Amino acid sequence: MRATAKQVAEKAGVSLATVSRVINRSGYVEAGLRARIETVMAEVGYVPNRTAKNLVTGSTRTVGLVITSLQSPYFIRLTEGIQDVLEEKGYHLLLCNTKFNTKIELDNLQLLREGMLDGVITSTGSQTHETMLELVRRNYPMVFINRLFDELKDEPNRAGYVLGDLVYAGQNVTRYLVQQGHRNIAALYGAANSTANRLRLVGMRQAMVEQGLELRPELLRCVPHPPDLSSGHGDKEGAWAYSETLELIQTHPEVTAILVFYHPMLSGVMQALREVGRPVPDSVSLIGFDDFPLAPYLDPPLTVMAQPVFEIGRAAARLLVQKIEDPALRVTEPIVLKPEFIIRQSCAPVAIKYPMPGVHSYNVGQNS
Amino acid sequence: MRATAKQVAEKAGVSLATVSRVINRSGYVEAGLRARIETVMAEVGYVPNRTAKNLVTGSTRTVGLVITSLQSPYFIRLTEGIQDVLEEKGYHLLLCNTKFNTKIELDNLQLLREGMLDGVITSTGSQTHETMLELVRRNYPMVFINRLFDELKDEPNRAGYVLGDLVYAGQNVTRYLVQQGHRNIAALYGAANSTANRLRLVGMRQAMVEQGLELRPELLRCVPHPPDLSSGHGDKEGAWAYSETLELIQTHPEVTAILVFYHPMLSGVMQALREVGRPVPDSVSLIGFDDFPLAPYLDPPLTVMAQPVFEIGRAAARLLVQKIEDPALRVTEPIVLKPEFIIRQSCAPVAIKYPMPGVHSYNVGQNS
DNA sequence: AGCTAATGTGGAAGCGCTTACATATAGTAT
DNA sequence: ATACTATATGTAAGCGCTTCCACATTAGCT
Repeated sequence: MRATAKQVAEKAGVSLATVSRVINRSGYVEAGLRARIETVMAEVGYVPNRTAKNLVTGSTRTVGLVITSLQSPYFIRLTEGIQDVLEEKGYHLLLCNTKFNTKIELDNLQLLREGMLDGVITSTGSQTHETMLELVRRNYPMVFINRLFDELKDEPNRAGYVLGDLVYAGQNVTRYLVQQGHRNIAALYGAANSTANRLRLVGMRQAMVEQGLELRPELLRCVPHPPDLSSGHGDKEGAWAYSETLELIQTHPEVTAILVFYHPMLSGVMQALREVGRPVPDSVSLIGFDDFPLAPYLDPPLTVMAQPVFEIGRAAARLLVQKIEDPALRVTEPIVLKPEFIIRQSCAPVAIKYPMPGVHSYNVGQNS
Repeated sequence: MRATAKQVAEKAGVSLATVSRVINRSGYVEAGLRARIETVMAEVGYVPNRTAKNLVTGSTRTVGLVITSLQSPYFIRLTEGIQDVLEEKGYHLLLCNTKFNTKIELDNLQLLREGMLDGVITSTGSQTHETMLELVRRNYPMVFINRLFDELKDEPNRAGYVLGDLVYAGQNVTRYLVQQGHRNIAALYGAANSTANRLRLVGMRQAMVEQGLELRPELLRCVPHPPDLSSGHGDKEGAWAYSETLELIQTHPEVTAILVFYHPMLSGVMQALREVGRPVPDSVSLIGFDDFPLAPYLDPPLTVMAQPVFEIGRAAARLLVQKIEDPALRVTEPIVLKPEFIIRQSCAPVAIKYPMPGVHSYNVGQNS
């Protein structure tokens, strides 16, 4: 039924090689012949078989993108940025949404080895697995977003690394809060030991220390993922953040500010705060990470630390394509992009009129 | 460098066929031999080449998903639903985001013909193109979401169709508004002649007619897409809805309710309303389509007509996989799923205290 | 013992392309 | 005229697998 290049060749009375040349516009083909072959192709409705081409060329012009969720504007904009350059370069995108399931992540990385993917961009905070390191060591085209490997510190490797300036982000946001009198600042995040969260915490600590204050570890919550997150019904990530926030705010009512590193937790945090009667921003200040179109229309309009996610995606894709097309490419420095702090109305100076029991540091007011 | 099955066969002193059997766990292989071969595979770090397998089996276990934007919870949840079943069935997802560019849509459909995709799920409101019809007629495995082809009415075809009950959606939402005294109801949508929007409009009209009222066509705005939407910087879709809303509300101040069919327009609509001093819901009621986690935390909490998007995605993926695995599958009826109307606080009865100039019908209050 | 069925292995033919390499003709500078 | 290069086409060798078929061998019957 489906015509092959061989059949086209026969029908046009030429060799298979010539047909291949007109398909790929490569090599020399006399104009008249080309026209004849194209006519035959149109007649029989010929469409070249990509899987055959993939096999012989050893390339699929497809790259994988590994993320942990679709419910975050971060991943959405990232994907858009990546697609923006992939499209221009003629690559396709295979999307892998791990939902924090390492097995799924590893399975998709495997596609790189299997030759089904020309390269992979990874943006997960998963625990480092030997498989990943091995792929990096073998110089498969890979770029990692907001992730560095301590394990590879001393081995120069050819993977690409693109990051937002996470320390800066954690630091600035914390400074802002401290200047407003906040002392008991909580942070909620998803992946326990991810590079991203570790660096943000580093930034937070720096900001506290420079004011002679201390970061309270018990207010830093890495919320464990529910086992059934994978099935994806409803707002699981929000629900899970909800109970954690409830617990946090009840055991630590002195908290006056919450940083939400992982966007999908936001709905749960807001729900919990609403239920326990801690209005934002009057009673507790809230800062989100990564901007999104409706942020100005939330109640209250959300203050966010926005990474230049679209640009991060573009940079990552450009780097990956470079690595794919020139495997000998030298080691590249990590690309670091500065975030932008967008102040709206979800933060307020600590209000003396809402004194909380058990407050640790009550040094209210503008200092510094 | 990379070991092939042939090399494994040689090193293990067996035939290529036997190696293939252990890779695929097919046919008979004596336990001892299998163990030996597996050892060799582990030693040389053998990984089967998928592109070769794809070529000979004529399948890639990859399906395409064609959508128009990632900025809508509709597409996000849809994708999650699709992935939910694809993952279980062992298929991969190639994501194509057309950003309303028909060329991109067609290019990706082409991958089906080229054998790179086993099937495609399409959820775009693009104008029907001959290429799509042809693919359907040739019985490539395809399922369409919220889309029917008038052109194919009389030709039974094997494509799958999954829809939300769009007439019902338009109707119920309009009834609700009419009961609250609204007469001048506007609707904003993206794709001009999409099945989805046409059906929603049908529902709206029915609801009006049954109350002896009329739908005002000049209030039904299909917002033309800006040419540079593709580059994707910032909130383009919102910006574009913003100017349209501004124009609408200024030329038709009598409008007291707006239906926003396409979620990415929401931010622009809210911005415009805020700027012209028409508070929601006191001055104008707003209804969104498709729910999302932060909808209850918008200002005001958004009333939405929510399609069961996750389930739509699951149904579509199940159907597609069926069609892929049994190409002889009979024609199936379109699958229609009922939406759910979630009332929050973005709608209010028409307030007499905000009389507008040029109001057409001023029959305020609960009727019916 | 004799027969069939189940089990186990290898040979070899492709899947539908790309791409050296070989060959031939025409154009052009020496 | 000669040598060289650019243009034009064909031949054939794979890419790395799966799978049909043939051929053994063993097990399970009567």
